[in-house]
Amino acid sequence: MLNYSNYIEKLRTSGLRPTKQRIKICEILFNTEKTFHFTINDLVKKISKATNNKISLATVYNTVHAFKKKGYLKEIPINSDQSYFDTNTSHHHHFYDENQKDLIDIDDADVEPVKINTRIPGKKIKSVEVLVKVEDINS
Amino acid sequence: MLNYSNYIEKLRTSGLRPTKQRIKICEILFNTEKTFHFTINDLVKKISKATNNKISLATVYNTVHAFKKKGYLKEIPINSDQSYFDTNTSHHHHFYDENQKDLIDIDDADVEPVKINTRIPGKKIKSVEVLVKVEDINS
DNA sequence: TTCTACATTATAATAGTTCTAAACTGTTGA
DNA sequence: TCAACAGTTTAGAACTATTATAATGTAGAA
Ligand SMILES: [Mn+2]
Ligand SMILES: [Mn+2]
Ligand SMILES: [Zn+2]
Ligand SMILES: [Zn+2]
Repeated sequence: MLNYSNYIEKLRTSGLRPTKQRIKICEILFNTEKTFHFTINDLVKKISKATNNKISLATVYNTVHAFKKKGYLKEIPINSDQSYFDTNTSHHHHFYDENQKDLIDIDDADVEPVKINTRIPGKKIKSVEVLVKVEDINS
Repeated sequence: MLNYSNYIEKLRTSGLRPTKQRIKICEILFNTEKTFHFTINDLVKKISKATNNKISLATVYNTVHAFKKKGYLKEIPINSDQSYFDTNTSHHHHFYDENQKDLIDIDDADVEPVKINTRIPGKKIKSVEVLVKVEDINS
Protein backbone atom coordinates (compact mmCIF):
# COMPACT_ATOMS: atom_id res chain seq x y z
CA MET A 1 0.00 0.00 0.00
CA LEU A 2 2.72 2.36 1.01
CA ASN A 3 4.92 1.52 -1.92
CA TYR A 4 2.00 1.61 -4.24
CA SER A 5 1.76 5.41 -4.06
CA ASN A 6 5.52 5.73 -4.21
CA TYR A 7 5.55 3.91 -7.51
CA ILE A 8 2.75 6.06 -8.84
CA GLU A 9 4.84 9.09 -8.02
CA LYS A 10 8.00 7.56 -9.43
CA LEU A 11 6.24 6.73 -12.67
CA ARG A 12 4.59 10.12 -12.98
CA THR A 13 7.77 12.05 -12.43
CA SER A 14 9.38 9.85 -15.08
CA GLY A 15 6.75 10.81 -17.60
CA LEU A 16 5.24 7.35 -17.53
CA ARG A 17 1.56 6.98 -16.79
CA PRO A 18 1.01 4.91 -13.68
CA THR A 19 -1.04 2.12 -15.13
CA LYS A 20 -1.90 -0.88 -13.01
CA GLN A 21 0.40 -3.06 -15.12
CA ARG A 22 3.38 -0.77 -14.53
CA ILE A 23 2.66 -0.45 -10.83
CA LYS A 24 2.47 -4.22 -10.46
CA ILE A 25 5.76 -4.64 -12.29
CA CYS A 26 7.31 -1.96 -10.07
CA GLU A 27 6.21 -3.87 -7.01
CA ILE A 28 7.75 -7.07 -8.30
CA LEU A 29 10.99 -5.46 -9.40
CA PHE A 30 11.63 -2.83 -6.77
CA ASN A 31 9.73 -3.78 -3.63
CA THR A 32 12.41 -6.24 -2.53
CA GLU A 33 15.13 -6.41 0.08
CA LYS A 34 17.77 -7.35 -2.44
CA THR A 35 18.30 -6.48 -6.05
CA PHE A 36 18.23 -9.32 -8.54
CA HIS A 37 18.82 -10.38 -12.12
CA PHE A 38 16.11 -11.63 -14.38
CA THR A 39 15.11 -12.51 -17.90
CA ILE A 40 11.80 -11.50 -19.43
CA ASN A 41 10.67 -15.05 -18.94
CA ASP A 42 11.55 -14.94 -15.23
CA LEU A 43 9.55 -11.76 -14.88
CA VAL A 44 6.53 -13.19 -16.64
CA LYS A 45 6.56 -16.10 -14.16
CA LYS A 46 6.84 -13.76 -11.19
CA ILE A 47 3.91 -11.76 -12.50
CA SER A 48 1.66 -14.76 -12.88
CA LYS A 49 2.48 -15.83 -9.33
CA ALA A 50 1.83 -12.37 -7.99
CA THR A 51 -1.50 -11.61 -9.60
CA ASN A 52 -4.51 -13.08 -11.33
CA ASN A 53 -4.74 -10.18 -13.74
CA LYS A 54 -2.55 -11.21 -16.60
CA ILE A 55 -0.17 -8.73 -18.17
CA SER A 56 0.46 -9.29 -21.82
CA LEU A 57 3.92 -10.26 -22.97
CA ALA A 58 4.13 -7.14 -25.12
CA THR A 59 3.49 -5.00 -22.08
CA VAL A 60 6.18 -6.78 -20.12
CA TYR A 61 8.67 -6.06 -22.87
CA ASN A 62 7.45 -2.48 -23.23
CA THR A 63 7.69 -1.84 -19.51
CA VAL A 64 11.12 -3.36 -19.09
CA HIS A 65 12.43 -1.30 -21.98
CA ALA A 66 10.80 1.85 -20.61
CA PHE A 67 12.34 1.24 -17.19
CA LYS A 68 15.72 0.57 -18.72
CA LYS A 69 15.50 3.80 -20.68
CA LYS A 70 14.68 5.69 -17.50
CA GLY A 71 17.64 4.10 -15.75
CA TYR A 72 15.67 1.91 -13.38
CA LEU A 73 17.08 -1.25 -14.88
CA LYS A 74 20.35 -2.24 -16.47
CA GLU A 75 20.82 -4.80 -19.19
CA ILE A 76 23.71 -7.18 -18.60
CA PRO A 77 25.64 -8.50 -21.56
CA ILE A 78 25.91 -12.21 -20.99
CA ASN A 79 26.53 -14.31 -23.97
CA SER A 80 23.23 -16.00 -24.13
CA ASP A 81 20.13 -16.31 -26.14
CA GLN A 82 18.12 -14.03 -23.91
CA SER A 83 18.62 -10.62 -22.39
CA TYR A 84 19.42 -10.41 -18.70
CA PHE A 85 18.26 -7.43 -16.70
CA ASP A 86 19.43 -6.15 -13.35
CA THR A 87 17.50 -4.20 -10.75
CA ASN A 88 20.84 -3.13 -9.30
CA THR A 89 21.61 0.00 -11.27
CA SER A 90 24.67 1.00 -9.27
CA HIS A 91 28.08 0.54 -10.79
CA HIS A 92 29.08 -3.04 -10.13
CA HIS A 93 30.44 -6.18 -11.73
CA HIS A 94 29.46 -9.81 -12.17
CA PHE A 95 30.37 -13.37 -11.72
CA TYR A 96 28.73 -15.61 -14.24
CA ASP A 97 28.41 -19.19 -13.13
CA GLU A 98 28.64 -21.21 -16.30
CA ASN A 99 27.37 -24.39 -14.68
CA GLN A 100 24.29 -22.92 -13.10
CA LYS A 101 23.84 -20.15 -15.68
CA ASP A 102 23.61 -17.74 -12.79
CA LEU A 103 24.64 -14.10 -12.49
CA ILE A 104 26.07 -12.93 -9.15
CA ASP A 105 26.89 -9.34 -8.26
CA ILE A 106 30.38 -8.23 -7.38
CA ASP A 107 30.26 -5.02 -5.42
CA ASP A 108 32.25 -2.23 -6.99
CA ALA A 109 34.24 -2.01 -3.76
CA ASP A 110 35.40 -5.60 -4.24
CA VAL A 111 37.11 -4.78 -7.51
CA GLU A 112 40.23 -2.67 -7.61
CA PRO A 113 39.73 0.26 -9.98
CA VAL A 114 40.27 -0.96 -13.51
CA LYS A 115 42.97 1.07 -15.22
CA ILE A 116 42.97 1.13 -18.98
CA ASN A 117 46.09 2.61 -20.51
CA THR A 118 44.70 3.26 -23.93
CA ARG A 119 41.98 5.44 -25.36
CA ILE A 120 40.00 5.87 -28.53
CA PRO A 121 40.24 9.36 -29.98
CA GLY A 122 36.89 11.11 -30.19
CA LYS A 123 35.25 8.66 -27.82
CA LYS A 124 34.45 8.91 -24.16
CA ILE A 125 34.06 6.07 -21.71
CA LYS A 126 30.50 5.31 -20.75
CA SER A 127 31.08 2.31 -18.51
CA VAL A 128 33.73 -0.19 -17.46
CA GLU A 129 32.42 -3.55 -16.45
CA VAL A 130 34.13 -6.73 -15.44
CA LEU A 131 32.67 -10.13 -16.13
CA VAL A 132 34.24 -13.01 -14.25
CA LYS A 133 33.23 -16.38 -15.59
CA VAL A 134 33.42 -19.15 -13.02
CA GLU A 135 32.78 -22.86 -13.06
CA ASP A 136 32.71 -25.75 -10.61
CA ILE A 137 36.16 -26.54 -9.23
CA ASN A 138 35.99 -30.08 -10.61
CA SER A 139 35.25 -29.32 -14.25
CA MET B 1 48.60 -22.55 -51.29
CA LEU B 2 51.00 -22.61 -48.43
CA ASN B 3 48.37 -21.95 -45.80
CA TYR B 4 46.04 -24.37 -47.46
CA SER B 5 48.09 -27.38 -46.32
CA ASN B 6 48.62 -25.81 -42.92
CA TYR B 7 44.90 -25.64 -42.40
CA ILE B 8 44.48 -29.23 -43.52
CA GLU B 9 46.99 -30.22 -40.89
CA LYS B 10 45.44 -28.02 -38.26
CA LEU B 11 42.01 -29.49 -38.91
CA ARG B 12 43.27 -33.06 -38.96
CA THR B 13 45.13 -32.77 -35.71
CA SER B 14 41.96 -31.28 -34.20
CA GLY B 15 39.96 -34.32 -35.21
CA LEU B 16 38.06 -32.33 -37.82
CA ARG B 17 38.02 -33.60 -41.36
CA PRO B 18 39.56 -31.06 -43.69
CA THR B 19 36.62 -30.47 -45.98
CA LYS B 20 36.81 -27.76 -48.61
CA GLN B 21 34.24 -25.73 -46.69
CA ARG B 22 36.27 -25.79 -43.50
CA ILE B 23 39.49 -24.98 -45.31
CA LYS B 24 37.88 -22.00 -47.02
CA ILE B 25 36.55 -20.73 -43.71
CA CYS B 26 39.99 -21.19 -42.16
CA GLU B 27 41.49 -19.08 -44.91
CA ILE B 28 38.98 -16.33 -44.33
CA LEU B 29 39.29 -16.38 -40.57
CA PHE B 30 42.94 -17.10 -39.98
CA ASN B 31 44.90 -16.10 -43.08
CA THR B 32 44.96 -12.45 -42.10
CA GLU B 33 47.46 -9.95 -40.76
CA LYS B 34 45.20 -8.89 -37.95
CA THR B 35 42.63 -10.67 -35.90
CA PHE B 36 39.05 -9.45 -36.12
CA HIS B 37 35.55 -9.70 -34.76
CA PHE B 38 32.61 -10.94 -36.74
CA THR B 39 29.03 -12.10 -36.66
CA ILE B 40 27.81 -15.13 -38.56
CA ASN B 41 26.27 -12.76 -41.05
CA ASP B 42 29.60 -10.97 -41.56
CA LEU B 43 31.25 -14.31 -42.21
CA VAL B 44 28.61 -15.37 -44.70
CA LYS B 45 29.25 -12.16 -46.64
CA LYS B 46 33.01 -12.69 -46.61
CA ILE B 47 32.53 -16.22 -47.89
CA SER B 48 30.38 -15.16 -50.79
CA LYS B 49 32.96 -12.56 -51.77
CA ALA B 50 35.78 -15.06 -51.51
CA THR B 51 34.34 -17.93 -53.49
CA ASN B 52 31.72 -18.94 -56.00
CA ASN B 53 31.10 -22.24 -54.27
CA LYS B 54 28.42 -21.46 -51.75
CA ILE B 55 28.67 -22.77 -48.23
CA SER B 56 25.35 -23.41 -46.59
CA LEU B 57 24.35 -21.37 -43.58
CA ALA B 58 24.12 -24.52 -41.47
CA THR B 59 27.72 -25.35 -42.30
CA VAL B 60 28.85 -21.86 -41.36
CA TYR B 61 27.20 -22.24 -37.98
CA ASN B 62 28.52 -25.77 -37.55
CA THR B 63 32.05 -24.72 -38.43
CA VAL B 64 32.10 -21.67 -36.20
CA HIS B 65 30.85 -23.74 -33.31
CA ALA B 66 33.38 -26.46 -33.99
CA PHE B 67 36.21 -23.91 -34.14
CA LYS B 68 35.01 -22.29 -30.94
CA LYS B 69 34.93 -25.66 -29.23
CA LYS B 70 38.50 -26.33 -30.35
CA GLY B 71 39.58 -22.94 -29.02
CA TYR B 72 40.25 -21.32 -32.39
CA LEU B 73 37.56 -18.72 -31.84
CA LYS B 74 36.15 -16.92 -28.84
CA GLU B 75 32.60 -15.73 -28.43
CA ILE B 76 32.30 -12.20 -27.06
CA PRO B 77 29.38 -11.29 -24.85
CA ILE B 78 28.04 -8.05 -26.22
CA ASN B 79 24.54 -7.11 -25.47
CA SER B 80 23.06 -7.68 -28.83
CA ASP B 81 20.76 -9.84 -30.81
CA GLN B 82 23.54 -11.71 -32.49
CA SER B 83 26.65 -13.52 -31.35
CA TYR B 84 30.00 -11.89 -31.91
CA PHE B 85 33.05 -14.01 -32.48
CA ASP B 86 36.72 -13.15 -32.20
CA THR B 87 39.66 -14.64 -34.05
CA ASN B 88 41.88 -13.26 -31.30
CA THR B 89 41.88 -16.06 -28.77
CA SER B 90 44.49 -14.55 -26.49
CA HIS B 91 43.44 -13.06 -23.20
CA HIS B 92 42.34 -9.52 -23.93
CA HIS B 93 39.58 -6.99 -23.38
CA HIS B 94 37.27 -4.83 -25.44
CA PHE B 95 35.99 -1.41 -26.17
CA TYR B 96 32.48 -1.44 -27.52
CA ASP B 97 31.60 1.61 -29.56
CA GLU B 98 27.91 2.09 -28.99
CA ASN B 99 27.54 4.54 -31.85
CA GLN B 100 29.21 2.45 -34.49
CA LYS B 101 28.33 -0.90 -32.90
CA ASP B 102 31.96 -1.82 -33.21
CA LEU B 103 34.18 -4.02 -31.06
CA ILE B 104 37.81 -2.97 -30.58
CA ASP B 105 40.49 -5.00 -28.84
CA ILE B 106 42.27 -3.79 -25.75
CA ASP B 107 45.55 -5.59 -25.34
CA ASP B 108 45.86 -7.38 -22.04
CA ALA B 109 49.02 -5.32 -21.40
CA ASP B 110 46.95 -2.13 -21.59
CA VAL B 111 44.80 -3.15 -18.66
CA GLU B 112 46.21 -3.26 -15.14
CA PRO B 113 45.56 -6.69 -13.65
CA VAL B 114 42.00 -6.82 -12.38
CA LYS B 115 41.93 -7.69 -8.69
CA ILE B 116 38.73 -9.15 -7.34
CA ASN B 117 38.58 -9.31 -3.57
CA THR B 118 35.79 -11.81 -3.30
CA ARG B 119 35.31 -15.42 -4.29
CA ILE B 120 32.56 -17.93 -4.68
CA PRO B 121 33.10 -21.11 -2.66
CA GLY B 122 33.35 -24.21 -4.79
CA LYS B 123 33.91 -22.24 -7.96
CA LYS B 124 37.08 -21.46 -9.87
CA ILE B 125 37.67 -18.51 -12.13
CA LYS B 126 37.64 -19.31 -15.80
CA SER B 127 38.13 -15.84 -17.23
CA VAL B 128 38.14 -12.19 -16.27
CA GLU B 129 37.14 -9.84 -19.02
CA VAL B 130 36.63 -6.12 -19.12
CA LEU B 131 34.14 -4.46 -21.40
CA VAL B 132 34.51 -0.72 -21.82
CA LYS B 133 31.55 0.90 -23.47
CA VAL B 134 32.39 4.11 -25.28
CA GLU B 135 30.42 6.66 -27.22
CA ASP B 136 31.06 9.82 -29.23
CA ILE B 137 32.32 12.67 -27.07
CA ASN B 138 29.38 14.84 -28.07
CA SER B 139 26.56 12.49 -27.09
C1' DT C 1 37.30 -50.18 -54.11
C1' DT C 2 34.22 -50.49 -50.56
C1' DC C 3 32.49 -49.20 -46.32
C1' DT C 4 31.32 -46.19 -42.74
C1' DA C 5 31.36 -42.44 -39.85
C1' DC C 6 31.52 -37.80 -40.43
C1' DA C 7 30.01 -33.60 -42.90
C1' DT C 8 27.10 -30.71 -45.82
C1' DT C 9 22.85 -29.13 -47.31
C1' DA C 10 18.08 -27.30 -47.96
C1' DT C 11 14.61 -26.63 -45.37
C1' DA C 12 11.69 -26.73 -41.33
C1' DA C 13 11.33 -25.69 -36.66
C1' DT C 14 12.20 -22.99 -32.61
C1' DA C 15 12.45 -19.13 -29.60
C1' DG C 16 13.24 -14.52 -28.18
C1' DT C 17 11.84 -10.23 -29.45
C1' DT C 18 9.47 -6.57 -32.02
C1' DC C 19 5.64 -4.89 -34.73
C1' DT C 20 0.74 -3.92 -35.74
C1' DA C 21 -3.46 -2.03 -35.25
C1' DA C 22 -7.52 -2.15 -32.60
C1' DA C 23 -9.35 -1.44 -27.98
C1' DC C 24 -8.67 0.79 -23.66
C1' DT C 25 -7.38 4.32 -20.09
C1' DG C 26 -5.09 8.25 -17.61
C1' DT C 27 -4.92 13.05 -17.84
C1' DT C 28 -6.07 17.52 -19.27
C1' DG C 29 -8.69 21.53 -19.66
C1' DA C 30 -13.07 23.54 -21.30
C1' DT D 1 -17.73 16.95 -14.97
C1' DC D 2 -16.61 14.90 -18.93
C1' DA D 3 -15.21 15.02 -23.80
C1' DA D 4 -11.09 14.62 -26.22
C1' DC D 5 -6.73 12.95 -26.95
C1' DA D 6 -2.36 11.09 -26.31
C1' DG D 7 -0.42 7.35 -24.20
C1' DT D 8 -0.94 2.34 -23.10
C1' DT D 9 -2.31 -2.40 -23.41
C1' DT D 10 -3.29 -6.32 -25.96
C1' DA D 11 -3.52 -10.59 -29.02
C1' DG D 12 -1.56 -12.11 -32.44
C1' DA D 13 1.37 -11.73 -36.51
C1' DA D 14 5.88 -10.91 -38.11
C1' DC D 15 10.67 -11.03 -37.76
C1' DT D 16 15.29 -12.86 -37.09
C1' DA D 17 19.01 -15.43 -35.18
C1' DT D 18 19.86 -19.93 -34.31
C1' DT D 19 19.19 -24.96 -34.11
C1' DA D 20 17.21 -29.34 -35.65
C1' DT D 21 16.12 -32.69 -39.29
C1' DA D 22 16.99 -35.98 -42.45
C1' DA D 23 18.55 -36.87 -46.92
C1' DT D 24 22.73 -36.67 -49.72
C1' DG D 25 27.64 -36.41 -50.19
C1' DT D 26 32.50 -37.33 -48.98
C1' DA D 27 37.05 -38.25 -46.44
C1' DG D 28 39.67 -41.72 -44.75
C1' DA D 29 40.34 -46.46 -43.30
C1' DA D 30 40.71 -51.15 -44.46
MN1 LIG E 1 25.78 -18.71 -27.99
MN1 LIG F 1 18.76 -5.81 -26.31
ZN1 LIG G 1 24.08 -7.17 -11.06
ZN1 LIG H 1 38.80 -9.15 -29.43
